Amino acid sequence: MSEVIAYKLNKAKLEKAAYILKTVAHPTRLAIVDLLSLNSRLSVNEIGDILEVEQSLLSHHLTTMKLKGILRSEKEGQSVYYSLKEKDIPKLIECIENCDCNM
Amino acid sequence: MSEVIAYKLNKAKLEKAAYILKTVAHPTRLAIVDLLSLNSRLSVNEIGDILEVEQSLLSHHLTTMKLKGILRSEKEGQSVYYSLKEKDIPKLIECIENCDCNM
DNA sequence: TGCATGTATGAACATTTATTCATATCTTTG
DNA sequence: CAAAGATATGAATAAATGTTCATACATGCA
Repeated sequence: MSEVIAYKLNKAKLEKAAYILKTVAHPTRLAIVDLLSLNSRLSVNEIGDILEVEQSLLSHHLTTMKLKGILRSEKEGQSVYYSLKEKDIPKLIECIENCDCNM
Repeated sequence: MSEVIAYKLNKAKLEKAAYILKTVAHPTRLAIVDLLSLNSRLSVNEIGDILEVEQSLLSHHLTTMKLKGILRSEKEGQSVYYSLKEKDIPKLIECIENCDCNM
């Protein structure tokens, strides 16, 4: 009567995955990932110009992403350049592009 | 002086991607995806027993995921069976598993 | 040194999302 | 038809996230 039910991930792994996904699950932050997957590094200013996001808000997003291990940054003169630290993240976008959701 | 900066995704695509990611970026909901990627369908009860999530909360999660196009459901007797509608979603988990974030 | 530019920070506020609780609905069975 | 089991719903509340605003800090240059 009772069947065996398979499951793969443990709680810790699920929490880690959710943590990363949450960080990236935002249009602006996804755009940043997208941008940095095509341009190896960009300054805050450059990103802000392209995405048209207000300076402070952008800085908050970048700080969050860096804090969570998705980006790295290097200061150079008065600019700060950000780049992708976690190379697998752009794959997420790819994984999703052909999903057929109900928006 | 000025360089060309490449970007790939438009606003609509980014929003769609963020929308899907947000839906999945939760430990319980990821667990549901995981479970349903290994078991073609499961009843609410079965899922609840395995994940130890309270009935009503689980139902809310399932409803949300169905609404957003990630799951489908079919009623059979007194049970409701859920299964993955969007086959690409499990890949997300896979994409993320070897990410090295700062938790 | 003083001003302009680029970036970060922190607190306040706004919005969204998650959880709980009580209750409703549907189905099966005695 | 009444009771039990499975699931859904909706409102209330709680918690997490996003955004804004004012201001601070650092660097480079006149």
